[in-house]
Amino acid sequence: MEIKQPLSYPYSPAFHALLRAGLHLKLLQQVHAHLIVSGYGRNRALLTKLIKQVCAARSIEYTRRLFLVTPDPDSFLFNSIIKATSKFHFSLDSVLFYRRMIISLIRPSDYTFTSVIKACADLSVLTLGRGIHTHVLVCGYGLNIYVQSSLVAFYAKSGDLDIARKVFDRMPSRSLVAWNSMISGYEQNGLAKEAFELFEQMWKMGVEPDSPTFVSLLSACAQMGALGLGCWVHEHVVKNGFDMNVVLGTSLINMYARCGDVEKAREVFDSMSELNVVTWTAMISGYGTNGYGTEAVELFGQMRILGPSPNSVTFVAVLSACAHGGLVDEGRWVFASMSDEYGLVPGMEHHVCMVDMLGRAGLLSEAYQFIRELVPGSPAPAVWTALLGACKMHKNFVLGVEVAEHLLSVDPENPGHYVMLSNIYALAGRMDRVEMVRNIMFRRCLKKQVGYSTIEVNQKTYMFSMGDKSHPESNEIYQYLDDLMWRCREAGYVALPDSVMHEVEEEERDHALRYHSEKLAIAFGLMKTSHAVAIRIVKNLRICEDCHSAIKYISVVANREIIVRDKLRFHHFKDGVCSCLDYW
DNA sequence: TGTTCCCACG
Repeated sequence: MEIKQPLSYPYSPAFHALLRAGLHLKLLQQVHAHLIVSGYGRNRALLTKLIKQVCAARSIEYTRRLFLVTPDPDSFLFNSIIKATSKFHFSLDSVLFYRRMIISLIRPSDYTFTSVIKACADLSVLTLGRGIHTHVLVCGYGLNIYVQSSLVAFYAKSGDLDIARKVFDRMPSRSLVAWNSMISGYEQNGLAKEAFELFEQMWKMGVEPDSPTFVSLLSACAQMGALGLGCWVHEHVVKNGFDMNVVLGTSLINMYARCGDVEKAREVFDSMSELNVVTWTAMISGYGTNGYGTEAVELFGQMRILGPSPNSVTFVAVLSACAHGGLVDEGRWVFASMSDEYGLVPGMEHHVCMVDMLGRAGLLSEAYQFIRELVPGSPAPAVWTALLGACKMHKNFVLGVEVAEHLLSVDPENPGHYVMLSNIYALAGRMDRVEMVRNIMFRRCLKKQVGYSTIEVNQKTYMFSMGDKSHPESNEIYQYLDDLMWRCREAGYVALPDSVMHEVEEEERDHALRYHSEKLAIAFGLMKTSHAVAIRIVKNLRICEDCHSAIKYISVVANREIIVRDKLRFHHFKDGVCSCLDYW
Protein backbone atom coordinates (compact mmCIF):
# COMPACT_ATOMS: atom_id res chain seq x y z
CA MET A 1 0.00 0.00 0.00
CA GLU A 2 1.24 3.42 -0.87
CA ILE A 3 1.73 5.73 2.04
CA LYS A 4 0.38 9.15 1.42
CA GLN A 5 2.99 11.86 1.35
CA PRO A 6 2.61 14.36 4.14
CA LEU A 7 1.45 16.99 1.71
CA SER A 8 -2.21 17.64 1.75
CA TYR A 9 -3.19 20.95 0.36
CA PRO A 10 -3.90 23.34 1.90
CA TYR A 11 -2.74 22.13 5.27
CA SER A 12 0.92 21.33 4.70
CA PRO A 13 3.37 23.81 6.22
CA ALA A 14 5.70 23.29 3.25
CA PHE A 15 2.94 24.32 0.89
CA HIS A 16 2.27 27.43 2.94
CA ALA A 17 5.94 28.30 2.88
CA LEU A 18 5.77 28.12 -0.90
CA LEU A 19 2.77 30.39 -1.06
CA ARG A 20 4.46 32.90 1.23
CA ALA A 21 7.59 32.93 -0.91
CA GLY A 22 5.55 34.35 -3.80
CA LEU A 23 7.61 35.24 -6.81
CA HIS A 24 10.88 36.04 -5.09
CA LEU A 25 13.56 33.77 -6.43
CA LYS A 26 15.71 34.04 -3.29
CA LEU A 27 12.81 33.01 -1.06
CA LEU A 28 11.84 30.21 -3.42
CA GLN A 29 15.39 28.87 -3.28
CA GLN A 30 15.25 28.98 0.51
CA VAL A 31 12.01 27.01 0.46
CA HIS A 32 13.60 24.51 -1.89
CA ALA A 33 16.54 24.10 0.50
CA HIS A 34 14.11 23.66 3.33
CA LEU A 35 12.23 20.97 1.39
CA ILE A 36 15.45 19.06 0.90
CA VAL A 37 16.52 19.32 4.53
CA SER A 38 13.13 18.20 5.81
CA GLY A 39 13.01 15.20 3.52
CA TYR A 40 10.58 16.49 0.92
CA GLY A 41 13.27 17.17 -1.69
CA ARG A 42 11.82 14.58 -4.04
CA ASN A 43 8.16 15.21 -3.37
CA ARG A 44 6.68 15.56 -6.84
CA ALA A 45 3.61 17.55 -5.87
CA LEU A 46 5.57 20.14 -3.92
CA LEU A 47 8.19 20.37 -6.64
CA THR A 48 5.48 20.92 -9.23
CA LYS A 49 4.12 23.85 -7.27
CA LEU A 50 7.62 25.17 -6.78
CA ILE A 51 8.40 24.89 -10.49
CA LYS A 52 5.34 26.91 -11.42
CA GLN A 53 6.36 29.69 -9.08
CA VAL A 54 10.00 29.71 -10.13
CA CYS A 55 8.89 29.97 -13.74
CA ALA A 56 6.54 32.80 -12.84
CA ALA A 57 9.51 34.47 -11.16
CA ARG A 58 11.09 34.39 -14.64
CA SER A 59 13.97 32.08 -13.85
CA ILE A 60 14.08 29.58 -16.66
CA GLU A 61 17.45 28.07 -15.65
CA TYR A 62 16.19 27.17 -12.20
CA THR A 63 12.94 25.88 -13.69
CA ARG A 64 14.90 23.49 -15.87
CA ARG A 65 17.05 22.33 -12.93
CA LEU A 66 14.01 21.64 -10.78
CA PHE A 67 12.44 19.61 -13.55
CA LEU A 68 15.58 17.46 -13.77
CA VAL A 69 15.57 16.64 -10.06
CA THR A 70 11.90 15.68 -9.98
CA PRO A 71 11.52 11.90 -9.99
CA ASP A 72 9.19 10.24 -12.52
CA PRO A 73 7.50 13.34 -13.96
CA ASP A 74 3.78 12.66 -14.30
CA SER A 75 1.23 14.24 -16.60
CA PHE A 76 0.39 16.80 -13.94
CA LEU A 77 3.98 17.99 -13.78
CA PHE A 78 4.33 18.08 -17.56
CA ASN A 79 1.13 20.04 -17.99
CA SER A 80 2.14 22.50 -15.29
CA ILE A 81 5.59 23.14 -16.69
CA ILE A 82 4.42 23.37 -20.32
CA LYS A 83 1.71 25.79 -19.33
CA ALA A 84 3.98 27.92 -17.16
CA THR A 85 6.79 28.15 -19.71
CA SER A 86 4.30 28.99 -22.44
CA LYS A 87 2.59 31.64 -20.33
CA PHE A 88 5.83 33.41 -19.45
CA HIS A 89 7.17 33.28 -23.01
CA PHE A 90 9.85 30.64 -22.56
CA SER A 91 8.32 29.23 -25.69
CA LEU A 92 11.19 27.09 -26.84
CA ASP A 93 11.36 25.38 -23.44
CA SER A 94 7.65 24.81 -23.63
CA VAL A 95 8.04 22.94 -26.90
CA LEU A 96 11.01 20.97 -25.57
CA PHE A 97 9.10 19.87 -22.46
CA TYR A 98 6.24 18.84 -24.72
CA ARG A 99 8.62 16.73 -26.76
CA ARG A 100 9.96 15.13 -23.62
CA MET A 101 6.40 14.38 -22.54
CA ILE A 102 5.71 12.55 -25.79
CA ILE A 103 8.99 10.62 -25.53
CA SER A 104 8.06 9.62 -21.98
CA LEU A 105 4.85 8.16 -23.44
CA ILE A 106 2.66 10.38 -21.29
CA ARG A 107 -0.56 11.24 -23.03
CA PRO A 108 -1.07 14.97 -23.60
CA SER A 109 -4.41 16.50 -22.66
CA ASP A 110 -6.39 19.38 -24.15
CA TYR A 111 -4.67 21.61 -21.60
CA THR A 112 -1.26 20.49 -22.84
CA PHE A 113 -2.23 21.37 -26.38
CA THR A 114 -3.57 24.86 -25.71
CA SER A 115 -0.30 25.75 -23.99
CA VAL A 116 2.13 24.22 -26.42
CA ILE A 117 0.25 25.60 -29.42
CA LYS A 118 0.40 29.06 -27.88
CA ALA A 119 4.17 28.57 -27.56
CA CYS A 120 4.33 27.64 -31.25
CA ALA A 121 2.35 30.77 -32.06
CA ASP A 122 4.89 32.88 -30.16
CA LEU A 123 7.67 31.23 -32.13
CA SER A 124 5.77 31.32 -35.46
CA VAL A 125 7.06 27.87 -36.34
CA LEU A 126 4.70 26.51 -38.97
CA THR A 127 6.15 23.03 -39.50
CA LEU A 128 6.35 22.28 -35.81
CA GLY A 129 2.83 23.53 -35.19
CA ARG A 130 1.48 21.48 -38.06
CA GLY A 131 2.98 18.39 -36.47
CA ILE A 132 1.35 19.19 -33.15
CA HIS A 133 -1.94 19.81 -34.96
CA THR A 134 -1.66 16.21 -36.17
CA HIS A 135 -1.14 15.04 -32.57
CA VAL A 136 -4.27 16.99 -31.65
CA LEU A 137 -6.32 15.07 -34.20
CA VAL A 138 -4.78 11.71 -33.26
CA CYS A 139 -5.49 12.30 -29.59
CA GLY A 140 -9.08 13.20 -30.34
CA TYR A 141 -9.06 16.88 -29.37
CA GLY A 142 -9.88 18.18 -32.83
CA LEU A 143 -13.22 19.50 -31.66
CA ASN A 144 -12.12 21.04 -28.39
CA ILE A 145 -12.99 24.70 -28.55
CA TYR A 146 -9.93 25.91 -26.62
CA VAL A 147 -7.56 23.85 -28.73
CA GLN A 148 -9.24 25.07 -31.92
CA SER A 149 -9.00 28.70 -30.85
CA SER A 150 -5.33 28.32 -30.09
CA LEU A 151 -4.82 26.70 -33.51
CA VAL A 152 -6.56 29.62 -35.22
CA ALA A 153 -4.28 32.05 -33.42
CA PHE A 154 -1.23 29.91 -34.18
CA TYR A 155 -1.85 29.68 -37.94
CA ALA A 156 -2.74 33.36 -38.14
CA LYS A 157 0.39 34.45 -36.29
CA SER A 158 2.54 32.18 -38.43
CA GLY A 159 1.14 33.84 -41.53
CA ASP A 160 -0.95 30.96 -42.85
CA LEU A 161 -4.29 32.74 -42.89
CA ASP A 162 -5.96 30.26 -45.23
CA ILE A 163 -5.51 27.37 -42.81
CA ALA A 164 -6.39 29.60 -39.86
CA ARG A 165 -9.63 30.46 -41.60
CA LYS A 166 -10.27 26.82 -42.41
CA VAL A 167 -9.93 25.79 -38.78
CA PHE A 168 -12.08 28.77 -37.79
CA ASP A 169 -14.81 27.99 -40.34
CA ARG A 170 -14.96 24.38 -39.23
CA MET A 171 -15.51 25.18 -35.58
CA PRO A 172 -18.95 23.86 -34.63
CA SER A 173 -19.34 26.68 -32.15
CA ARG A 174 -17.12 29.74 -32.12
CA SER A 175 -16.11 31.40 -28.92
CA LEU A 176 -15.48 35.12 -28.75
CA VAL A 177 -11.79 34.31 -28.37
CA ALA A 178 -11.84 32.43 -31.68
CA TRP A 179 -13.44 35.44 -33.41
CA ASN A 180 -10.86 37.72 -31.84
CA SER A 181 -7.99 35.46 -32.89
CA MET A 182 -9.12 35.44 -36.49
CA ILE A 183 -9.80 39.19 -36.60
CA SER A 184 -6.43 40.06 -35.08
CA GLY A 185 -4.82 37.51 -37.40
CA TYR A 186 -6.04 39.46 -40.40
CA GLU A 187 -4.97 42.74 -38.91
CA GLN A 188 -1.48 41.50 -37.97
CA ASN A 189 -0.92 40.25 -41.49
CA GLY A 190 -1.78 43.62 -42.96
CA LEU A 191 -5.30 42.66 -44.06
CA ALA A 192 -7.16 45.39 -42.23
CA LYS A 193 -10.09 45.26 -44.58
CA GLU A 194 -10.62 41.53 -44.05
CA ALA A 195 -10.43 42.11 -40.30
CA PHE A 196 -13.35 44.52 -40.57
CA GLU A 197 -15.31 42.25 -42.85
CA LEU A 198 -15.05 39.41 -40.37
CA PHE A 199 -16.04 41.77 -37.57
CA GLU A 200 -19.15 42.74 -39.53
CA GLN A 201 -20.06 39.09 -39.85
CA MET A 202 -19.60 38.61 -36.14
CA TRP A 203 -21.66 41.71 -35.44
CA LYS A 204 -24.51 40.51 -37.63
CA MET A 205 -24.54 37.18 -35.84
CA GLY A 206 -25.12 39.03 -32.59
CA VAL A 207 -21.81 38.13 -30.96
CA GLU A 208 -20.91 40.86 -28.45
CA PRO A 209 -17.36 42.19 -28.99
CA ASP A 210 -15.04 42.75 -26.04
CA SER A 211 -11.97 44.87 -25.52
CA PRO A 212 -9.51 42.62 -27.44
CA THR A 213 -11.91 42.84 -30.40
CA PHE A 214 -11.80 46.63 -30.30
CA VAL A 215 -8.04 46.67 -29.85
CA SER A 216 -7.60 44.69 -33.07
CA LEU A 217 -10.11 46.86 -34.91
CA LEU A 218 -8.32 50.02 -33.79
CA SER A 219 -5.03 48.60 -35.05
CA ALA A 220 -6.75 47.90 -38.35
CA CYS A 221 -7.96 51.53 -38.50
CA ALA A 222 -4.46 52.75 -37.68
CA GLN A 223 -3.10 50.63 -40.49
CA MET A 224 -5.57 52.01 -43.02
CA GLY A 225 -5.51 55.55 -41.68
CA ALA A 226 -9.28 55.24 -41.40
CA LEU A 227 -10.17 57.99 -38.96
CA GLY A 228 -13.92 57.72 -39.52
CA LEU A 229 -14.04 54.05 -38.66
CA GLY A 230 -11.68 54.61 -35.75
CA CYS A 231 -14.00 57.27 -34.30
CA TRP A 232 -16.90 54.87 -34.68
CA VAL A 233 -15.03 52.24 -32.68
CA HIS A 234 -14.15 54.85 -30.03
CA GLU A 235 -17.76 55.98 -29.73
CA HIS A 236 -18.91 52.40 -29.48
CA VAL A 237 -16.42 51.68 -26.70
CA VAL A 238 -17.62 54.71 -24.74
CA LYS A 239 -21.33 54.13 -25.40
CA ASN A 240 -21.19 50.57 -24.19
CA GLY A 241 -19.42 51.52 -21.01
CA PHE A 242 -16.26 49.53 -21.61
CA ASP A 243 -13.68 50.32 -19.00
CA MET A 244 -10.72 52.02 -20.59
CA ASN A 245 -7.89 49.63 -19.79
CA VAL A 246 -4.29 50.47 -20.70
CA VAL A 247 -4.21 48.30 -23.79
CA LEU A 248 -7.43 49.71 -25.20
CA GLY A 249 -6.39 53.28 -24.37
CA THR A 250 -3.01 52.78 -26.02
CA SER A 251 -4.67 51.41 -29.15
CA LEU A 252 -6.84 54.53 -29.27
CA ILE A 253 -3.82 56.81 -28.97
CA ASN A 254 -2.07 54.87 -31.69
CA MET A 255 -5.13 54.98 -33.93
CA TYR A 256 -5.59 58.76 -33.62
CA ALA A 257 -1.87 59.41 -34.03
CA ARG A 258 -1.57 57.22 -37.09
CA CYS A 259 -4.64 58.86 -38.60
CA GLY A 260 -2.96 62.25 -38.20
CA ASP A 261 -5.07 63.57 -35.32
CA VAL A 262 -2.42 64.18 -32.65
CA GLU A 263 -4.60 66.47 -30.54
CA LYS A 264 -7.17 63.74 -30.10
CA ALA A 265 -4.43 61.23 -29.33
CA ARG A 266 -3.16 63.55 -26.59
CA GLU A 267 -6.67 63.95 -25.23
CA VAL A 268 -6.96 60.21 -24.78
CA PHE A 269 -3.47 60.09 -23.28
CA ASP A 270 -4.37 62.75 -20.71
CA SER A 271 -7.62 61.02 -19.79
CA MET A 272 -6.03 57.69 -18.98
CA SER A 273 -5.65 56.66 -15.36
CA GLU A 274 -2.93 54.13 -15.99
CA LEU A 275 -0.03 54.62 -18.38
CA ASN A 276 2.58 52.00 -19.17
CA VAL A 277 5.76 52.14 -21.29
CA VAL A 278 3.83 51.24 -24.40
CA THR A 279 1.35 54.08 -23.84
CA TRP A 280 4.09 56.68 -23.41
CA THR A 281 5.95 55.33 -26.42
CA ALA A 282 2.84 55.43 -28.61
CA MET A 283 2.25 59.09 -27.73
CA ILE A 284 5.90 60.08 -28.24
CA SER A 285 5.99 58.29 -31.56
CA GLY A 286 2.71 59.97 -32.55
CA TYR A 287 4.27 63.39 -31.96
CA GLY A 288 7.40 62.40 -33.87
CA THR A 289 5.75 61.04 -37.01
CA ASN A 290 3.38 64.00 -37.18
CA GLY A 291 6.27 66.43 -37.18
CA TYR A 292 6.09 67.59 -33.56
CA GLY A 293 9.71 66.81 -32.66
CA THR A 294 9.89 69.27 -29.79
CA GLU A 295 6.73 67.90 -28.20
CA ALA A 296 8.09 64.37 -28.54
CA VAL A 297 11.30 65.27 -26.73
CA GLU A 298 9.35 67.22 -24.11
CA LEU A 299 7.06 64.28 -23.40
CA PHE A 300 10.08 62.03 -23.16
CA GLY A 301 11.45 64.43 -20.54
CA GLN A 302 8.22 64.08 -18.56
CA MET A 303 8.39 60.33 -18.91
CA ARG A 304 11.85 60.33 -17.34
CA ILE A 305 10.44 62.06 -14.28
CA LEU A 306 6.92 60.74 -13.95
CA GLY A 307 6.69 57.63 -16.03
CA PRO A 308 8.02 54.11 -16.24
CA SER A 309 11.55 53.40 -17.48
CA PRO A 310 11.73 53.83 -21.24
CA ASN A 311 12.56 50.70 -23.20
CA SER A 312 14.43 50.32 -26.44
CA VAL A 313 11.30 50.95 -28.54
CA THR A 314 10.81 54.25 -26.69
CA PHE A 315 14.31 55.27 -27.74
CA VAL A 316 13.62 54.47 -31.37
CA ALA A 317 10.56 56.72 -31.16
CA VAL A 318 12.42 59.62 -29.52
CA LEU A 319 15.49 59.37 -31.75
CA SER A 320 13.48 59.20 -34.93
CA ALA A 321 11.48 62.22 -33.72
CA CYS A 322 14.77 64.05 -33.27
CA ALA A 323 15.93 62.96 -36.73
CA HIS A 324 12.78 64.23 -38.44
CA GLY A 325 12.66 67.40 -36.38
CA GLY A 326 16.30 68.35 -36.90
CA LEU A 327 16.90 68.18 -33.14
CA VAL A 328 20.51 67.06 -33.26
CA ASP A 329 21.71 68.15 -29.81
CA GLU A 330 18.65 66.64 -28.15
CA GLY A 331 19.19 63.42 -30.07
CA ARG A 332 22.77 63.24 -28.92
CA TRP A 333 21.94 63.37 -25.23
CA VAL A 334 18.99 61.03 -25.64
CA PHE A 335 21.28 58.50 -27.28
CA ALA A 336 23.88 58.91 -24.55
CA SER A 337 21.28 58.53 -21.81
CA MET A 338 20.20 55.23 -23.27
CA SER A 339 23.20 53.37 -21.95
CA ASP A 340 24.38 55.83 -19.29
CA GLU A 341 21.13 56.12 -17.41
CA TYR A 342 19.04 53.15 -18.39
CA GLY A 343 21.65 50.49 -19.06
CA LEU A 344 20.20 49.69 -22.46
CA VAL A 345 22.49 48.51 -25.24
CA PRO A 346 21.86 50.50 -28.43
CA GLY A 347 20.79 48.18 -31.24
CA MET A 348 20.98 48.44 -34.98
CA GLU A 349 17.72 50.42 -35.14
CA HIS A 350 19.11 53.08 -32.80
CA HIS A 351 22.25 53.40 -34.88
CA VAL A 352 20.06 53.82 -37.95
CA CYS A 353 18.20 56.66 -36.21
CA MET A 354 21.44 58.39 -35.24
CA VAL A 355 22.95 58.15 -38.72
CA ASP A 356 19.65 59.33 -40.15
CA MET A 357 19.57 62.26 -37.73
CA LEU A 358 23.16 63.39 -38.36
CA GLY A 359 22.82 62.81 -42.09
CA ARG A 360 19.60 64.75 -42.49
CA ALA A 361 21.17 67.65 -40.62
CA GLY A 362 23.95 67.67 -43.22
CA LEU A 363 26.58 66.34 -40.82
CA LEU A 364 27.67 63.69 -43.29
CA SER A 365 31.20 63.20 -42.11
CA GLU A 366 30.05 62.94 -38.52
CA ALA A 367 27.49 60.36 -39.60
CA TYR A 368 30.21 58.43 -41.40
CA GLN A 369 32.45 58.67 -38.37
CA PHE A 370 29.59 57.47 -36.17
CA ILE A 371 29.28 54.33 -38.27
CA ARG A 372 33.00 53.70 -38.27
CA GLU A 373 33.57 54.31 -34.58
CA LEU A 374 30.37 53.65 -32.71
CA VAL A 375 28.63 50.87 -34.57
CA PRO A 376 30.10 47.58 -33.38
CA GLY A 377 30.98 44.81 -35.84
CA SER A 378 30.14 45.21 -39.49
CA PRO A 379 27.27 47.68 -39.78
CA ALA A 380 23.92 46.35 -41.02
CA PRO A 381 22.79 47.43 -44.51
CA ALA A 382 20.08 49.58 -42.92
CA VAL A 383 22.74 51.79 -41.31
CA TRP A 384 24.40 52.41 -44.68
CA THR A 385 21.01 52.98 -46.28
CA ALA A 386 20.40 55.81 -43.83
CA LEU A 387 23.72 57.39 -44.77
CA LEU A 388 22.96 56.92 -48.45
CA GLY A 389 19.65 58.76 -48.06
CA ALA A 390 21.52 61.65 -46.51
CA CYS A 391 24.11 61.67 -49.32
CA LYS A 392 21.34 62.04 -51.84
CA MET A 393 19.53 64.68 -49.80
CA HIS A 394 22.68 66.78 -49.55
CA LYS A 395 23.96 65.89 -53.01
CA ASN A 396 27.20 64.32 -51.88
CA PHE A 397 27.87 62.21 -54.97
CA VAL A 398 31.29 60.88 -54.10
CA LEU A 399 30.32 59.42 -50.75
CA GLY A 400 26.90 58.45 -52.10
CA VAL A 401 28.29 56.35 -54.93
CA GLU A 402 30.79 54.71 -52.60
CA VAL A 403 28.10 53.77 -50.07
CA ALA A 404 25.68 52.60 -52.75
CA GLU A 405 28.29 50.35 -54.33
CA HIS A 406 29.12 48.88 -50.98
CA LEU A 407 25.43 48.22 -50.35
CA LEU A 408 25.03 46.52 -53.70
CA SER A 409 27.90 44.19 -52.90
CA VAL A 410 26.54 43.10 -49.52
CA ASP A 411 22.82 43.20 -50.30
CA PRO A 412 22.50 42.60 -54.06
CA GLU A 413 18.88 41.46 -54.03
CA ASN A 414 17.46 44.72 -52.68
CA PRO A 415 15.96 46.80 -55.49
CA GLY A 416 15.94 49.90 -53.27
CA HIS A 417 19.72 50.20 -53.44
CA TYR A 418 19.74 50.14 -57.25
CA VAL A 419 17.04 52.78 -57.37
CA MET A 420 18.99 54.96 -54.98
CA LEU A 421 22.24 54.61 -56.90
CA SER A 422 20.45 55.42 -60.14
CA ASN A 423 18.89 58.48 -58.53
CA ILE A 424 22.23 59.72 -57.33
CA TYR A 425 23.66 59.37 -60.83
CA ALA A 426 20.62 61.19 -62.19
CA LEU A 427 21.16 64.06 -59.79
CA ALA A 428 24.77 64.25 -60.95
CA GLY A 429 23.58 64.33 -64.55
CA ARG A 430 25.24 61.01 -65.34
CA MET A 431 22.38 59.67 -67.43
CA ASP A 432 24.58 56.96 -68.98
CA ARG A 433 25.12 55.49 -65.52
CA VAL A 434 21.43 55.78 -64.72
CA GLU A 435 20.69 53.66 -67.75
CA MET A 436 23.32 51.12 -66.78
CA VAL A 437 22.02 50.64 -63.24
CA ARG A 438 18.47 50.29 -64.54
CA ASN A 439 19.61 47.64 -66.98
CA ILE A 440 21.29 45.63 -64.25
CA MET A 441 18.10 45.83 -62.24
CA PHE A 442 16.11 44.65 -65.20
CA ARG A 443 18.47 41.76 -65.90
CA ARG A 444 18.24 40.59 -62.33
CA CYS A 445 14.45 40.80 -62.45
CA LEU A 446 14.39 43.18 -59.51
CA LYS A 447 11.28 45.28 -59.31
CA LYS A 448 10.37 48.31 -57.33
CA GLN A 449 7.48 48.08 -54.95
CA VAL A 450 4.16 49.12 -56.45
CA GLY A 451 2.89 52.35 -54.96
CA TYR A 452 -0.65 53.06 -53.87
CA SER A 453 -2.65 55.60 -51.87
CA THR A 454 -5.84 55.14 -49.94
CA ILE A 455 -8.51 57.57 -48.80
CA GLU A 456 -11.51 57.09 -46.55
CA VAL A 457 -14.85 58.58 -47.58
CA ASN A 458 -17.93 57.88 -45.49
CA GLN A 459 -16.16 55.17 -43.52
CA LYS A 460 -15.23 53.36 -46.71
CA THR A 461 -11.66 53.09 -47.88
CA TYR A 462 -10.77 53.56 -51.56
CA MET A 463 -7.46 52.59 -53.07
CA PHE A 464 -5.68 54.22 -56.01
CA SER A 465 -2.51 53.25 -57.82
CA MET A 466 -0.61 55.24 -60.42
CA GLY A 467 -2.49 55.74 -63.67
CA ASP A 468 -5.27 53.61 -62.18
CA LYS A 469 -8.53 53.54 -64.16
CA SER A 470 -10.34 50.85 -62.23
CA HIS A 471 -12.59 53.24 -60.36
CA PRO A 472 -16.07 53.54 -61.91
CA GLU A 473 -15.85 57.33 -61.84
CA SER A 474 -12.37 57.27 -63.28
CA ASN A 475 -13.08 59.71 -66.09
CA GLU A 476 -14.52 62.32 -63.78
CA ILE A 477 -11.60 61.93 -61.39
CA TYR A 478 -9.01 62.46 -64.15
CA GLN A 479 -10.94 65.39 -65.51
CA TYR A 480 -11.11 66.93 -62.05
CA LEU A 481 -7.39 66.35 -61.51
CA ASP A 482 -6.38 67.90 -64.82
CA ASP A 483 -8.47 70.90 -63.98
CA LEU A 484 -6.98 71.11 -60.52
CA MET A 485 -3.41 70.93 -61.79
CA TRP A 486 -4.16 73.63 -64.33
CA ARG A 487 -5.29 75.90 -61.49
CA CYS A 488 -2.11 75.01 -59.57
CA ARG A 489 0.03 76.03 -62.53
CA GLU A 490 -1.87 79.29 -62.68
CA ALA A 491 -0.92 79.82 -59.06
CA GLY A 492 2.75 79.21 -59.78
CA TYR A 493 3.28 75.46 -59.57
CA VAL A 494 6.00 74.18 -61.86
CA ALA A 495 6.52 70.45 -62.39
CA LEU A 496 10.03 69.38 -61.40
CA PRO A 497 12.46 68.48 -64.17
CA ASP A 498 12.90 64.85 -65.12
CA SER A 499 16.28 64.31 -63.54
CA VAL A 500 14.98 64.68 -60.02
CA MET A 501 11.76 62.86 -60.60
CA HIS A 502 12.48 59.37 -59.55
CA GLU A 503 13.45 58.91 -55.99
CA VAL A 504 13.85 55.99 -53.67
CA GLU A 505 10.82 53.88 -53.24
CA GLU A 506 8.69 56.33 -55.04
CA GLU A 507 6.39 55.50 -57.84
CA GLU A 508 7.71 54.93 -61.32
CA ARG A 509 8.54 58.02 -63.31
CA ASP A 510 6.93 58.19 -66.71
CA HIS A 511 4.41 60.20 -68.63
CA ALA A 512 1.82 59.23 -66.06
CA LEU A 513 3.73 61.13 -63.41
CA ARG A 514 0.92 63.58 -63.28
CA TYR A 515 -1.28 60.73 -62.17
CA HIS A 516 0.65 59.55 -59.13
CA SER A 517 -1.68 57.70 -56.81
CA GLU A 518 -1.79 60.41 -54.14
CA LYS A 519 -2.95 62.99 -56.67
CA LEU A 520 -5.75 60.69 -57.82
CA ALA A 521 -6.79 60.03 -54.23
CA ILE A 522 -6.76 63.74 -53.41
CA ALA A 523 -8.86 64.58 -56.48
CA PHE A 524 -11.36 61.91 -55.47
CA GLY A 525 -11.42 63.22 -51.90
CA LEU A 526 -12.03 66.81 -53.03
CA MET A 527 -14.88 65.65 -55.25
CA LYS A 528 -16.57 63.60 -52.57
CA THR A 529 -16.25 65.58 -49.35
CA SER A 530 -17.38 68.95 -48.09
CA HIS A 531 -15.16 71.95 -47.55
CA ALA A 532 -14.92 71.69 -43.79
CA VAL A 533 -13.21 68.29 -43.63
CA ALA A 534 -9.54 67.61 -44.13
CA ILE A 535 -8.42 65.21 -46.85
CA ARG A 536 -6.50 62.27 -45.38
CA ILE A 537 -4.33 60.12 -47.59
CA VAL A 538 -2.29 57.07 -46.67
CA LYS A 539 0.55 56.07 -48.96
CA ASN A 540 2.61 52.87 -48.78
CA LEU A 541 5.79 54.49 -50.14
CA ARG A 542 7.43 57.85 -49.64
CA ILE A 543 5.85 60.90 -51.20
CA CYS A 544 7.84 62.27 -54.14
CA GLU A 545 9.18 65.78 -54.34
CA ASP A 546 6.92 66.77 -57.20
CA CYS A 547 3.75 65.59 -55.48
CA HIS A 548 4.89 67.29 -52.30
CA SER A 549 5.20 70.57 -54.14
CA ALA A 550 1.94 70.07 -56.05
CA ILE A 551 -0.05 69.34 -52.90
CA LYS A 552 1.09 72.59 -51.32
CA TYR A 553 -0.52 74.41 -54.25
CA ILE A 554 -3.61 72.21 -54.12
CA SER A 555 -4.10 73.12 -50.46
CA VAL A 556 -4.30 76.75 -51.60
CA VAL A 557 -6.37 76.56 -54.77
CA ALA A 558 -8.83 74.09 -53.26
CA ASN A 559 -8.67 75.82 -49.87
CA ARG A 560 -8.40 72.53 -48.06
CA GLU A 561 -6.27 70.95 -45.36
CA ILE A 562 -4.59 67.85 -46.75
CA ILE A 563 -2.88 65.27 -44.58
CA VAL A 564 -0.67 62.66 -46.20
CA ARG A 565 0.80 59.77 -44.24
CA ASP A 566 3.67 58.30 -46.21
CA LYS A 567 5.85 55.33 -45.37
CA LEU A 568 7.76 57.22 -42.71
CA ARG A 569 5.84 60.20 -41.45
CA PHE A 570 2.99 62.68 -41.82
CA HIS A 571 2.72 65.75 -44.02
CA HIS A 572 0.07 68.25 -42.92
CA PHE A 573 -0.53 70.63 -45.83
CA LYS A 574 -2.34 73.87 -45.15
CA ASP A 575 -2.36 77.25 -46.91
CA GLY A 576 0.54 76.28 -49.13
CA VAL A 577 2.82 75.09 -46.34
CA CYS A 578 3.70 71.57 -45.18
CA SER A 579 4.30 70.71 -41.53
CA CYS A 580 7.55 68.95 -42.46
CA LEU A 581 8.86 72.34 -43.64
CA ASP A 582 10.32 70.52 -46.64
CA TYR A 583 12.60 68.64 -44.29
CA TRP A 584 11.89 64.97 -44.76
C1' DT B 1 -5.99 25.22 -14.97
C1' DG B 2 -6.79 27.27 -21.06
C1' DT B 3 -7.18 30.10 -26.15
C1' DT B 4 -7.48 36.46 -28.11
C1' DC B 5 -5.45 42.58 -27.63
C1' DC B 6 -1.14 47.94 -27.14
C1' DC B 7 4.57 51.04 -28.91
C1' DA B 8 9.77 51.65 -33.21
C1' DC B 9 13.28 51.20 -37.05
C1' DG B 10 13.97 49.43 -42.29
